[in-house]
Amino acid sequence: MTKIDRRTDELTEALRRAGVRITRQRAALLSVIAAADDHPEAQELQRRAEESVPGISLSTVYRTLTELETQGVILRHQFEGAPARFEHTETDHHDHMIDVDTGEVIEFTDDRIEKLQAEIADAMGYEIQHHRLELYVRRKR
Amino acid sequence: MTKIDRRTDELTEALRRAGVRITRQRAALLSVIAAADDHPEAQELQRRAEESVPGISLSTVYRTLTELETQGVILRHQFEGAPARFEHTETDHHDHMIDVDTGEVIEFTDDRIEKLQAEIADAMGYEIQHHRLELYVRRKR
DNA sequence: AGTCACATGCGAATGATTTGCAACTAACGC
DNA sequence: GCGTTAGTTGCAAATCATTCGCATGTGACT
Repeated sequence: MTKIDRRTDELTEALRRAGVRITRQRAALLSVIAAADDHPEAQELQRRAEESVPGISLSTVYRTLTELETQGVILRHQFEGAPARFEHTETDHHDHMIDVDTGEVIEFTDDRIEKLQAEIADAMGYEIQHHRLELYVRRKR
Repeated sequence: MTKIDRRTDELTEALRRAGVRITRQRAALLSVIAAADDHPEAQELQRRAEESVPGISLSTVYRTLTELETQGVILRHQFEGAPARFEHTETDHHDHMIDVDTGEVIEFTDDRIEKLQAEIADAMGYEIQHHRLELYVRRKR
């Protein structure tokens, strides 16, 4: 069983646990999401899912994405001036760099930053629910 | 001359420099923005501007905000699941904590985080154009 | 196989923001 | 001061991503 199949199963189980039915369109969408190693937007996921389920509607894609997000197995990222982009949660937490010229998304992590954030919030009497760190960058010449 | 008047002048000059006419509605909007010490959204700015120019339209507010943003004298923040919020650029760079319960925006800065971000981007061959760090927080009990 | 609650696809609704356009008006020169 | 004119305004309609209502389908369990 490949890594992608395993991910597909995880997504499927998450939905089943939530009492959600696994329809043809959802099955297709789940494997598309599991296979994605980029950060596709809803329309792009629809396009990819249409390979196995022609005619799958954008509403269904959005409905399923929303459910998956609620179950915590995918993340929805709202980068500047663009439709939301999605990724599965299997990989560890990371932040994003967005190449402003190409739109490419590069992932990165830094424990020092994570720790500093927690300290800052704590010092002001808050606890972090989640955070968002995006670097809008340009390749050095 | 108060601090707010000075800020109003700065905004006005920025527009004039860009060859933009200072109309009644713009003058009103500029002083409203200069006076704001919070992070109002477009509609709220319209409401406040209406005190001096009743009937000022939302389109005008948006058009002016866009121009001010282009001139770099205000910032547009797109926090999660909410209309954009604006603030003048006079204060130094800072990041934001958003209280998820109240919607309140708290500003903070941390040079260590700023420096780390620059290092990370640099190490990957990029230079930061701008960035976005938002902590979605909840008050500790 | 039969039931039925949940899903689907469609089109219409939403909400923030932008835009086209005809009627104004600020800013410049005289 | 006052006309000229290019930039502005308010309005309504357009956009764009996303959500929703509804009539028709269909998984999943008996």
